[in-house]
Amino acid sequence: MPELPEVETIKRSLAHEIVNKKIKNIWIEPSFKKKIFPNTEKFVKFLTGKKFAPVERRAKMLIFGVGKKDFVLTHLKMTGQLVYGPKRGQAIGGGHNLDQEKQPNRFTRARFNFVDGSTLYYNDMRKFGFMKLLSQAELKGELAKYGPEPFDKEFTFKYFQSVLAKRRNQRIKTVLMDQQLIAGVGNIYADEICFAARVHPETRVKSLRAGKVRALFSVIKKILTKAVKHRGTSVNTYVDGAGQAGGYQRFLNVYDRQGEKCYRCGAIIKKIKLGGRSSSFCPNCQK
DNA sequence: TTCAATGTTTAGAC
DNA sequence: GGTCTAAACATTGA
Repeated sequence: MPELPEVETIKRSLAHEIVNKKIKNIWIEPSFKKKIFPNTEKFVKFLTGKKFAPVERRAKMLIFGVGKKDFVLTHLKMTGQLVYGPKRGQAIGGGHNLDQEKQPNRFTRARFNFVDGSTLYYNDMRKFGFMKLLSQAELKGELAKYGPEPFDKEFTFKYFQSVLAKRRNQRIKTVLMDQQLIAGVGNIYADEICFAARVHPETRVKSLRAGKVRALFSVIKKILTKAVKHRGTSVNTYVDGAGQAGGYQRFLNVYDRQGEKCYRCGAIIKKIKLGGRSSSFCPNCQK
């Protein structure tokens, strides 16, 4: 799945394209029906004939408004992709790198066909993602489980300190990725944040010195801001088939760079398993 | 053939 | 209760 910067990028590229588009019909791939809530029949029946309102992002999820009181909440998980294809083979949007030139493709799990002839494709290789039709109250309930967005006013240094105080025995990277504490940081950016702050990802929160806590707080926003600016790491946006790839790849310092030299000190980047996920870091810079 | 992959949840062990 | 690991979901590709 795309992380916060990728989902934000998808939101920005899709939002103005699909607002006010009227849904003519919806197709759901049979094997994906179990990922549609409350169920495919109700989902399709309710949405057919409706128009999309503005699109929002919360954590790594997208929220498509439908009228004033209903919403489609969707998560792309590891391999999801949302692509809007107007006529003539244009494709706008993105997510996991799949066959984006071809829409639909073999990973297309859902299609929203609009009355003007354009289509929104939901593609997901591994089918981990979901789409939920929710009332305002239900949506609020779902979102309540997540911590503040890193760009929210509530995400202050004080808040960050209070988060760490609650997780003193855990490893810092695990805490950074906990969606209940901070919304939107995933595996790539957690690795990059630890590198930028010169913190070993396995460091116990309680043994972080004050300066490191400061450094972490400041690089969280810095890295995510830069990643959003460059349209994320794993998102490709296509217009008329001309690829405008997500641009953050070239700024990655540690993620997926195991065995290569650290740009800062030349040491060899190491990869370990942490919390069931891969974790890359520089053993020399991050102690 | 085996392993790992941008995520999340859950069961079990200690 | 706290924390960690493995497994599950499903699929591809190195």
